[in-house]
Parts: sequence; structure tokens; C-alpha cells
Amino acid sequence: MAGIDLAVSTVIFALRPAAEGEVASVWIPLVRRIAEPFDGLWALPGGWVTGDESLADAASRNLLETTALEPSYLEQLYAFGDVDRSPSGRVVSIVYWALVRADEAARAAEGENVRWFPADDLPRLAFDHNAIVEYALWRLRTKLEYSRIALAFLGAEFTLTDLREVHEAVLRKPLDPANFRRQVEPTLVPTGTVVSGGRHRPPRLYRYNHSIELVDNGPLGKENTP
Amino acid sequence: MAGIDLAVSTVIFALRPAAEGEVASVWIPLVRRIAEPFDGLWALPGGWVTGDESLADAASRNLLETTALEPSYLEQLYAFGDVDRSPSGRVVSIVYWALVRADEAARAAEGENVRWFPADDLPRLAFDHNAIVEYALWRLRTKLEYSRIALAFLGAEFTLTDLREVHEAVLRKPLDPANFRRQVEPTLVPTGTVVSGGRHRPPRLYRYNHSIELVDNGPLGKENTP
DNA sequence: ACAAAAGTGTTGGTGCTACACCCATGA
DNA sequence: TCATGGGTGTAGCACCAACACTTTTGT
Repeated sequence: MAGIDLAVSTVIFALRPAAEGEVASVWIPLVRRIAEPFDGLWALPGGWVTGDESLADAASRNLLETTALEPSYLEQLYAFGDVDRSPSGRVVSIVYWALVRADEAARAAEGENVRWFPADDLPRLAFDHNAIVEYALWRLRTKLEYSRIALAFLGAEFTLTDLREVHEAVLRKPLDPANFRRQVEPTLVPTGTVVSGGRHRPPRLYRYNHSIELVDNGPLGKENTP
Repeated sequence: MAGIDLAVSTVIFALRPAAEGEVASVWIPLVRRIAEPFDGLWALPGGWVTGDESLADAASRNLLETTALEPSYLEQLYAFGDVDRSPSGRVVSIVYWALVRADEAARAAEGENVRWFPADDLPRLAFDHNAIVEYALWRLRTKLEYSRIALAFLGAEFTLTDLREVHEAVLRKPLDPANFRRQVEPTLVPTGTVVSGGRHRPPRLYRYNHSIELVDNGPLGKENTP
């Protein structure tokens, strides 16, 4: 109505599997800007919203175009609309956050234009993107504790240790395996099979239990997306 | 960028003081549409975002213009952007929710164009506004339980009964005065004075304790507004 | 004195944390 | 048989709901 450009951006979270004796941690892909403003700086993947797609659709499309990623979870984060957040003109950005599985993350071809960074240690980003990532990280960590989004990092079947390591990576602290089991086990269904091969007792495999709703997300449903 | 109109709307909550022997309840002001689409239906107050104001500023300004209200609390709710949510063209709405004190609410002159409705029993509204109000109500009720937004309904000084009645009105259920006191009293500071005049023991007056942060709102601060 | 609301005490239950302990497997 | 992680048991503590009880005022 008043010459305001509408953009979408997405903070994409994936887990880097743990570098030899270390613990896994949260990484995000960024794209290098190849034009002013902030030419050369790294920024969140995103683009403009077209007239014939919903906001979530626009986020998905931009994600696929810029990073080739298809997330297993996508949720709106916040609408950023300060007047001076872009030096080149007024831009309102609807920002989403997304989770991708480790195998999917590998598809995001690293290159001159796309690179993964540890979410906790970023360089100076374009626009207000540093603050946006911080906020998204806070939401991820907060939501992990009262919902089951951790499963979006994993495949269809997983062990309790897999799931616990996701939590430990996101929260950056070790968790008691015994207590962790008691917290999450009631929300999962065992597949009946176990994983042999380790040099210890084979763990059971579990699966997502669709019939249990752990989060009350209100009238808009599971992903707060109307 | 693509001919998308950007609007802001606000769900404004106030408490109606309790109609003779009843309990207080949550009401919201709506404005009657005087043009297509949805001509004649009630809708959330709002308007277009101009180029020189932030989203929160736009929300405040539209609120003041359409209802003459100045809220004591304002927080972004969600960005609604489905393609077909307006029959007249593509509109993306950044929706805020607000709390106003009872005395302030009285300033919203009722008239042919502005009227208050009980939030739990609305007529059919324009656009997707029924769903939006439901979502805002859910956020209000959810946030009431882990934050101190209830204070935004009250003045600078209040009794514990005042505060409890706010909670009871929003949650629509009676609360145990003894347990309620223990929950909230540690977060308040007594003024030292009491209110006499009632036909019973005079209650103490309390005040907001600014030094206690009860909600962890993440990097964006208290109102999630960057 | 009595009604009514303010304010305090107490008790039983629930859930979580920390840690001890047993189990099943590969080497 | 030993090391390793999987899995179970349990004691202690914090928190919370329910409700009995005391306090302080106005009439």
C-alpha cells in the first residue's frame, strides 16, 4: 500500500554429528550476499513474497531455491519491521525457523554462496540477522523443553540415546539418561526391534506416537500456522 | 515488491467489571466495516502500515485513530498471510494483541462504529478475524500463567484480590485465595498502606516489583519487540 | 458478637533429581 | 570376564492443591 517490500527469511537448524569425541552442536546455513546492501556479508536465506503464495509457502520455496533444503519442521518466528533495518529501503521480513534432519542437511551443497556456521558463534551478519538468529535459538531451546520438536531432527525410528543426544546438542548440557527416559518414553512407541552391533546391550528402537499431543498450540494447530 | 498490501490489526483485551453478582470477563472492541469487502460486519481495529513507522508504532497509531485507546501492553501475535484471506486482493496482516486498563477502556467511545463484545461470544467477523481472536485469547490465557501480564489490567497499586479477580476473569475459573497469594506475593512489593472501607479486614496494597523478571522472553526482551 | 474477607498453617500427593544398581552384549 | 552403554529402582526434596484455621475490620 505504501511501497513496503515484503520478504521472508528462514533460520534453518541442523545438527552437526559431533567431531570425534566431542558432542554434536547446532549449525545453520547462511548465504553470501552478492549485492548491496551488505554485499559480501553472510545472511539468512530468503527472498520476496509473491502474490500467489502463502507466507509459509514463500518460506519453503525460498529455502529450496537458495539452499536446496526441505525442512521437516517449519514455524513462523516473528515479523521484523523496524524502519531502518535495511539501508536500501523499507523492508518488512516475516521470519520462519526450520529444522532439518542430518541426512537432509548434507544436501545443502556448500559452496562459495552457501556455508554452514555454528549457531552459537556467527560472524557479523547482514541486516539485523544476528539478533534474529539469537531469537530463533532461544525459541528452539525453549520449545524443546515442552514439545517434541526434537524428533524433527531424527528419522522415523531412533533410539532413546539418539533422542537424548539431540536434546544435549541443542541445550548444550549433558542429561541423565535414566531421567530422560522417564520423561519422553511415555510419548513414544517401541517398534519391538533392537539395534545390534554396538559393543554393549542393544538398545530398542522407538517411533513417534501420533496419538499423543504434547504441546497445546492453541487454535491455530500444531505449527501455529493458520 | 509484488503488490502485496501490508496491514496491522490489534486484538484489544479489557475486563468488564462484573455485572452485579457475576464475575468479570474479557471484552474486546470491534469496529464496523463501512466498505466492501465484508461491509457491515464487525472487524478488528487496524489499518495500513506506512513507510515511516515500525510495525508496533503502526499498531499503536491505528489503535488510537480507530478506538482512541492507548494500551498498557502491546505484543506481536502473528503474521497472517494466506492468499485468499481477503476477497479484495492480497493482504498480509501483522496482528498485535493489547491489554488496556478498565479506566482506559471507558475512553473507547461506543457508537455506531465501535462496540465492545464479550471475547468468548462473538458474532461472525470479517475476514479470518474470528480465528485470530481465538488465537489471541489462547495466547492471553497461556501467558497469564507464566508471566505477569495480568498487572497490565490494573493500576499502579492494587490488592491481591484485585489481581486474583483479573486471573479469574481471564481463566474463567475461581482460584484459591490462599494458594494464589503464595504464588504471586513474592513477586510484588507491599506499599505499606491498606484499603479501609470494606466491611471486613482491610487488605494491603501492592505494587509491581520491577527488579524481578518472571518471564524469560529471550533476546528480544520483554515484549518480544526488537 | 457476628459476618466477611484477609491472611497463615498444615498435610497429602505428585513429580523431579541424583545416584545406586542390574542387564545384555561384543570383544 | 570385563567394559560399555541400556535399562530399572529408589530415597530425598521441592512444589502444589485442598482445606482448616486465625486475624482484623465494619456493623
